[in-house]
Amino acid sequence: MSTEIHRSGDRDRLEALLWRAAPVSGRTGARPALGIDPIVVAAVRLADAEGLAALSMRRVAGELGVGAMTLYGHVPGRGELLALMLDAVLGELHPDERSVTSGNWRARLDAVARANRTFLLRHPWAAQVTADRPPMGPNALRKYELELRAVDGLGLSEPQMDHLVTLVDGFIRGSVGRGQAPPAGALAGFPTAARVVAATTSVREDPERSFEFGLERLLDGIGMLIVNPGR
Amino acid sequence: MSTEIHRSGDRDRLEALLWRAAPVSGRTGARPALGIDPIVVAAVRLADAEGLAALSMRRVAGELGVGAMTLYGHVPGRGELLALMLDAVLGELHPDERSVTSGNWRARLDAVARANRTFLLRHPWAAQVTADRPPMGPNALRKYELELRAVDGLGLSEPQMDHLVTLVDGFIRGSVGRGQAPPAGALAGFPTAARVVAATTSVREDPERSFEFGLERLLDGIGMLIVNPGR
DNA sequence: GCGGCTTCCGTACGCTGTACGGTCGCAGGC
DNA sequence: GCCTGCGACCGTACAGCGTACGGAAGCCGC
Repeated sequence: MSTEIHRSGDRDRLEALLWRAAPVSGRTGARPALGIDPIVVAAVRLADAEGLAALSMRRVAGELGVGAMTLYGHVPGRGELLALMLDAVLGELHPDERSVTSGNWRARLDAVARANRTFLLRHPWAAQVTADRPPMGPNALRKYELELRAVDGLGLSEPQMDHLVTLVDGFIRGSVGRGQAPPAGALAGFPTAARVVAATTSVREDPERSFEFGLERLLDGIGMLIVNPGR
Repeated sequence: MSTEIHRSGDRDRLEALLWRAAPVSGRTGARPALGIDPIVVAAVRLADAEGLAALSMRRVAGELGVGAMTLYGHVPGRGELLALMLDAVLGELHPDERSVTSGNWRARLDAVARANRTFLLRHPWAAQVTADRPPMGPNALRKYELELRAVDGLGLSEPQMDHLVTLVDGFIRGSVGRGQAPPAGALAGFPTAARVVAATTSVREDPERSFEFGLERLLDGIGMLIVNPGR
């Protein structure tokens, strides 16, 4: 089901599709009744609603009222479609550029973190696709650019800026979808865990609170760097 | 390929398998030539070597010199096998309990973070399995217990302790497998990204350095909490 | 009108997880 | 020692997957 990119020519084709490069355009033959964008939109809708496991080429084609193999005339394969879907939804991030470039650094990074979190909560499949490290498209690059601007002008070196953006993104990816309650019966022999579980289940430990806690700690630590950038 | 747990009875069966509960044991009939442990060991070896996508029931059975359907006499299905594999490899973590319970808090959390990182680098598939939130087995619970002890006795509340462990684990999960170089050609219109890419490609931005940077910031931020636990 | 290119897609192949039911070997009762 | 029955093993089969291949059909330039 993963279906990575294998053939090297498909990589170039994916790059061209990501940037919506116009085809060679020796205009002749039947003109297409379908384009990349409707395919990607339908696929994103399906993945949002039912998850990546339900996203089969046949299902996507069915949603479009088209034969399964028709998709392969527009997209090299499933792996490339996933990469296109990822870049498409990444375009939703930071719709207002000023929210991540105005205010002090802490407000900016706070906005970056929250935007990425709601993004991953809306499109949980995006995390799985990112894990395959698809090539960056225009929207991924735009996101990288904007998040770098959020940490620009603070007296940090360029590698520090990159690390900081990577750090915040990584924290978000790690923070979504965490925490399952252990079976309260089997806590014998785990005294500290038993104590913590007993104390937290009464307080309704929710991932939201855990995220807020982690973000606070992270921004505090980043603040110590910004005050003294000498590593 | 994901193959989650569907039937509710399988959940109970998985729980029993995780804790290696002895079967009902009305001893009669042929005694098994195969057990859960060899299956899990073979599956882990296969996943380590070729990734989760190559882990099919038929492949695992083949490695054991056994028919494919034989596995279903020991394990309810693929999803449950993944959960068993995860708990099995989690047993590798913190082999020396003192490494995460001795020294000052920073050394302890440093040890926790590095152990989890090398663990995820050795078993990249574990991150994917964790994303499905399988039930915690004995080794997952042991890991939770030990990591809680690393932040015990610091004057923190129990929810704070839980959040801290979740934060470090999440940071690790987010930090492994990050960073792909953008196609250097298409950086027009992204001045900050262009500047950073130009500065970092010459320094060979490696994920190792990014991890060290993030861990330092994270521990700094946690230190501020420990100095003043009043939230 | 026609030749050729392009798009659409039916069929097919090898793979997947797993439901079903048959076969067989071992253990307990007599 | 034999019979009975249970449990382990697993061959077959089915639905569904990604996608290679090649035919059918539509549209363009001439």
